[in-house]
Amino acid sequence: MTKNVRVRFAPSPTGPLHIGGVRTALFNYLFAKKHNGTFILRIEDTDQTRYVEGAEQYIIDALNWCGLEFDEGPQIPSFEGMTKESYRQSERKHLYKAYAEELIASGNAYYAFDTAETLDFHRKDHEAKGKTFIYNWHNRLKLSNSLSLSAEEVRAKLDTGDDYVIRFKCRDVACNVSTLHLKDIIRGDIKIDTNILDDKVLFKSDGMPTYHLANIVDDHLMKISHVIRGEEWLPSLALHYQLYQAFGWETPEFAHLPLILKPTGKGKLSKRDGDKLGFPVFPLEWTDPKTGAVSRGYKEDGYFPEAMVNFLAFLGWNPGTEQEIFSLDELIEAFDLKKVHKAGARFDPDKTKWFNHHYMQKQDNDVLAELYKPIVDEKLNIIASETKQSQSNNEITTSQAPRHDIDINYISMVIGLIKERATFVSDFWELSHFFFTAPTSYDEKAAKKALKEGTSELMTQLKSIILHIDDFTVEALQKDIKGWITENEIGFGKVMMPLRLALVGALQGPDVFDIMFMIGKAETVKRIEYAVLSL
RNA sequence: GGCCCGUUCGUCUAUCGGCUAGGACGCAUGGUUUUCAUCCAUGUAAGAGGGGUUCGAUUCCCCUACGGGCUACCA
Repeated sequence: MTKNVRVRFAPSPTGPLHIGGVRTALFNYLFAKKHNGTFILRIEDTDQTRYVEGAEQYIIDALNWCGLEFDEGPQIPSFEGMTKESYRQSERKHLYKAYAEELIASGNAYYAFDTAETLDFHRKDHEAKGKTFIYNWHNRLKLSNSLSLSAEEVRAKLDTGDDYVIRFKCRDVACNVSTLHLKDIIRGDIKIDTNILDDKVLFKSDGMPTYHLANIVDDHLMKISHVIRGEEWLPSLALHYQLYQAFGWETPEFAHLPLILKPTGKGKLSKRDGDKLGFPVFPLEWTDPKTGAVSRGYKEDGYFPEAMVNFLAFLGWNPGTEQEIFSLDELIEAFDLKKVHKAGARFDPDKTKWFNHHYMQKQDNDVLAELYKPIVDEKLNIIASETKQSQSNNEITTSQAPRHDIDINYISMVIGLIKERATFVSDFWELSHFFFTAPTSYDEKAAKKALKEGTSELMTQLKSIILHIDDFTVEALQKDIKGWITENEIGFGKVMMPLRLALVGALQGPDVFDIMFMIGKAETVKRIEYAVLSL
């Protein structure tokens, strides 16, 4: 690539960024980094009516959480003559009018005075007749604009302050080339008949540019080399291309990314699907400033950003090899726009879980322990208060109060024993509660399976064996207990199953010897005693 | 309705005209784990349909069907 690569992610702050947007940002980021280029964040807030408080900060927070650091943006201007504000289109408002007027001067745009009601009437009228109303060469002169009106009339309207918009004068039938050949890196050649294109509004009556104008002007001013955006923009490509031509500017290269589709049913993934289908569609939790409604986020649901980036990267792209696990750096290395798939990709929540399980295994136990500690504390507090209550009610008490000597290292060790079974940090408690608190009840089915004639005698004998083990290590426990079982020809199942039941409350969990070692001798003995009494 | 884009296992996808169509998720079965899970192994399952071009089409072209997007003074 000979050009200096500069790409932008240009979201509109109309709400939280959803994962489709994050994917677009990711591909821009990967492409930029792959080519030693610049990744820019530009806020496209030209529609003041749809502006949502906090959305811009959310976008920035989401990108940061994913590790997609931008080189230029509202908080870090480093391009020639740019300020913090320059990356926000509302703050560049003053710029666009002159460009729109330049187009009028060159005959590529015109003032239009048609009211919203008039246009609405035409649209409905056409629709009723089964036709589509298109504002372009075939009816321009019948509508109210600076092409149909005399110069005096136009002047008068402008002087009296009538509302007006500026429309692009699309190529018309008079033009000898009516078919536009456009290039897309992912899709190849696209042919468009300019005769059915409409004269899009470039400049709105509220003094703001539309997306189309602002986008082209900013991409040019910011020297954007590649426009990588969602497929929903493909129909606008012809317009944008013509705008570059009208200005006489160099056209950047375009790549239109396939859309992300709903896991089931029809259509593209939308912001409301998350609540409906039970998985997050947003990277971070979002609270709607108006309604107060909270939407789940990947972060809060326990996903690791590495997992999220990894599965997003594989939505519509793959390296062409059989490797599926990629760090951000590896993605940068492997990324290639030409390998992006053309068809929309259905989002698969199951596969995202698989990725998270994978990244869970790679996490450091100490880091996970910090995340798990608050959950453990909370659970133990709840249990403590319940125990207290049942004691005051004179009900049967549990074998003992929860451990209070747990520290972060203990939690870290517990995690080491259980994390291979976990997909999320939130799975930990279900998998490890018996490391922190004694079982208060025993699983019925498991008890039936584990308890046989003579079990309580065996458990009592086992208790005295355990009491005699001074060196309370996994190795010593194994040696003495297994030795005792073998010597007396008792049978492992007869001992190990009830022992597990006593320690865990069910027939599940990691190795029994690991559990005994972790909870310690006194606690092990207590749980056996309690089980002998209650079973 | 019009315009544009697309179409390989249920899902994400590989295949740059030579295929016994490969991998992953999911699912099923077996093994390991004297528990449960993990893990491992095996299996399951696909070129939308019809025409061309070609010695040969999943791959190239056309048509149809289906899917998706756009069709605002929203982005």
